[in-house]
Amino acid sequence: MLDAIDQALISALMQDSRRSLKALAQISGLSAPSVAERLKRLEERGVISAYTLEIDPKLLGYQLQAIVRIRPLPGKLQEVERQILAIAEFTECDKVTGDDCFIARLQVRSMEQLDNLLDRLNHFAETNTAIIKKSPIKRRLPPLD
Amino acid sequence: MLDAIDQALISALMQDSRRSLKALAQISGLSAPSVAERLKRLEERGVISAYTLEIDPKLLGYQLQAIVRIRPLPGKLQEVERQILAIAEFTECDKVTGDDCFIARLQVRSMEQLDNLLDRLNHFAETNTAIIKKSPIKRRLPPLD
DNA sequence: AATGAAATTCCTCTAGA
DNA sequence: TCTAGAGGAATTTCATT
Repeated sequence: MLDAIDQALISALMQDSRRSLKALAQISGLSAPSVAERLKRLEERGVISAYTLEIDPKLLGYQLQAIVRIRPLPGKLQEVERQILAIAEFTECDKVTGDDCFIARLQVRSMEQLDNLLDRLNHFAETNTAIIKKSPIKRRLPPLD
Repeated sequence: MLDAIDQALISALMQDSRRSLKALAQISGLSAPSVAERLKRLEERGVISAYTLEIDPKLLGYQLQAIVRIRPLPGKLQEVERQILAIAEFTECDKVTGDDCFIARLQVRSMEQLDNLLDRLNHFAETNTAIIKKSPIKRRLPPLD
């Protein structure tokens, strides 16, 4: 899928996406122009879909994170999806198989705000909320080979 | 929490973390040196915790994503957490309140692999797996104001 | 595909206000 | 926080292997 060099590049950029081509060249043992080409290809293929940031929600004032399972009331599936998208505090959402149609992650400043947001959804769906106490794995790559 | 300029910087870097100080200066209306200082402060405060990548799992060969709720058998909580950390295909994991102790995201190449991994966990825990069909929200910032 | 060197452009940092 | 300038890098091109 990915050769050893692509893997090295991706791992290195995953740790710090601002590394220069030169630095990446040293890490991967290639020359800088070769690294540039490989990155371009990885971007074009869509393997690298974005260079982005990791932000600490707590330091933005979002003291509370939760995972909400959402089961729309009959006929309300579309409406529920619209609502989720419209509520900016939902920072991730997956549509899944099973009884729950959506599983979403939510960041809020307080219990009160959590309650408010869920009330809005509860017009169209049943929800089941689990407060996040800790995140043992924040975000990591699966094996690249 | 964050003034308008910090917000602009974070939004801009969230979209493309490789933007130069100069480009960020134009976006934010500040000079490049000022941007450099603000970024340094945001990094030091921990607001920006990493510059990283967004990768498409499908293009790495991970055709299947799932969310697994994990309820350790009595006395097995530690063991379960160890197992989750040790299984590299778990790319996110949260420890939560409620009956499920952990909610984790998993990337695998096939149903067979999914089955294998879950079997390993089922020695120590009950699991409930939802296959991801679509991800309406991949990852976004909550409101910054 | 990858390399090395050259050319160019661009960026970062310091200093002074 | 800004401007300005120095100095240093980084990226890109191109000819070659």
